[in-house]
Amino acid sequence: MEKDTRLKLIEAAAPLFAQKSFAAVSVRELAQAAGANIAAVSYHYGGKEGLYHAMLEYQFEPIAEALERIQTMSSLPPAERLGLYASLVAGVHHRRPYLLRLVHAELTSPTSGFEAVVKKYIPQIFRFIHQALEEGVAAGEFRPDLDIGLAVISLAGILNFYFVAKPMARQLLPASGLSDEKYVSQAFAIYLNGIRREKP
Amino acid sequence: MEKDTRLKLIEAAAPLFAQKSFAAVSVRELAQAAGANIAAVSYHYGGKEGLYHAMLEYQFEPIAEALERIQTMSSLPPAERLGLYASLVAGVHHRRPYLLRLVHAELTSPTSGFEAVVKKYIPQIFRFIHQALEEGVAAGEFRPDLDIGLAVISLAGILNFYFVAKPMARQLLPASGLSDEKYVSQAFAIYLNGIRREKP
DNA sequence: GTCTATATTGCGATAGAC
DNA sequence: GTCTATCGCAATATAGAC
Repeated sequence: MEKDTRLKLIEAAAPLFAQKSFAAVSVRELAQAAGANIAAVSYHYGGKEGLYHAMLEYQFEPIAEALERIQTMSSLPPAERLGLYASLVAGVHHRRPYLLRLVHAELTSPTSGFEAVVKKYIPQIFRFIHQALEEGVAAGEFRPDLDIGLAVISLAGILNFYFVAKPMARQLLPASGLSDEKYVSQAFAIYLNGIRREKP
Repeated sequence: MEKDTRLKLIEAAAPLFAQKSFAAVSVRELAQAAGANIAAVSYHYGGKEGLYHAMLEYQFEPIAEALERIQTMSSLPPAERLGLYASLVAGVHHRRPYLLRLVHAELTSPTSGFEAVVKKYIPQIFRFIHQALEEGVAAGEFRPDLDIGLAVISLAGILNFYFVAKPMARQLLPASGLSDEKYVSQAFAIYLNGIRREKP
């Protein structure tokens, strides 16, 4: 019945680290949540930090997969490539409900995990969006005066912030009004509409 | 030469808590950064948590002021009221460079400061944007199919995320390309353009 | 591979002198 | 109001039995 303590630790660690920050979670807490012994963390991952890094890598798995698939899609029109990113955000949050909060926590309060893990993936995503925007501007599809670097951040912000603000949003909106798919599709529509070159 | 230990503590606490999270900062560290004694934290604020709350309140000061000024402006056209929020975000970040990161940290990993401080201010800002959007839709200025609650989150996201992502952005963009004002003005333009009712 | 027991360090908070 | 010294506790990590 001893499933896989390594995996159980990683899976128990994600919600704890995501909701309480790295420093606020104790090894005792992690072990207990995983149904494991305190010493198991050191044995399997060499300590709290090692478990944290391994958990982060696990969270990024779907992103890494998506990025590989996505490389082959540079022939798609720019707007569709941006749409691909939008559905990636929604899809990833479904498969890894804690990833976005973990990444945001690393952005606001970087730990060693930022250098070790997060920094590997973000630039790839950045470049993917950047390139799509560049081509869209060159093709006359998006506004020619667009600052592309800043526009990348805008897209990431409008899509991601919702998943971080969700707990707060639940208190501000009727429960019915919160659908991930609905949010992402409307936010992406606003953004795309906003960067489009106006019809003469 | 003993300025004001209370204030020195609050000002030293802001960057530490913002960059390392509440749990990761020690009282010893706080006192040292403020040039004060360890015991001063307990003496003036009753402990680390008390100092944290007081610091949060201090950070929200410009927001509280702005919200009062803003109440009198419900006669402005909706798009201008949204613009007011955009310049509020930019202005506040200039006066209180750590506020947005602190709020984001409270959103991703709430501490007692969330209930005690953050929760007082966010709903007021939410309502302000919500109302402007509502009126803009009613006036036929914004898209009639807009989900207003979700659109509030989109505006907050597109404007705020940049200030959280800045450290990462500095590594991805040429240093020259990072101007707060430029970001906020472009992001707001994208958003406003995106929610506008299309010309027939 | 998993456990208990423990070594060691650093924490937050305060008593009491000044 | 500020200091030093210290208490009591919880933290991470590991040694060694099983």
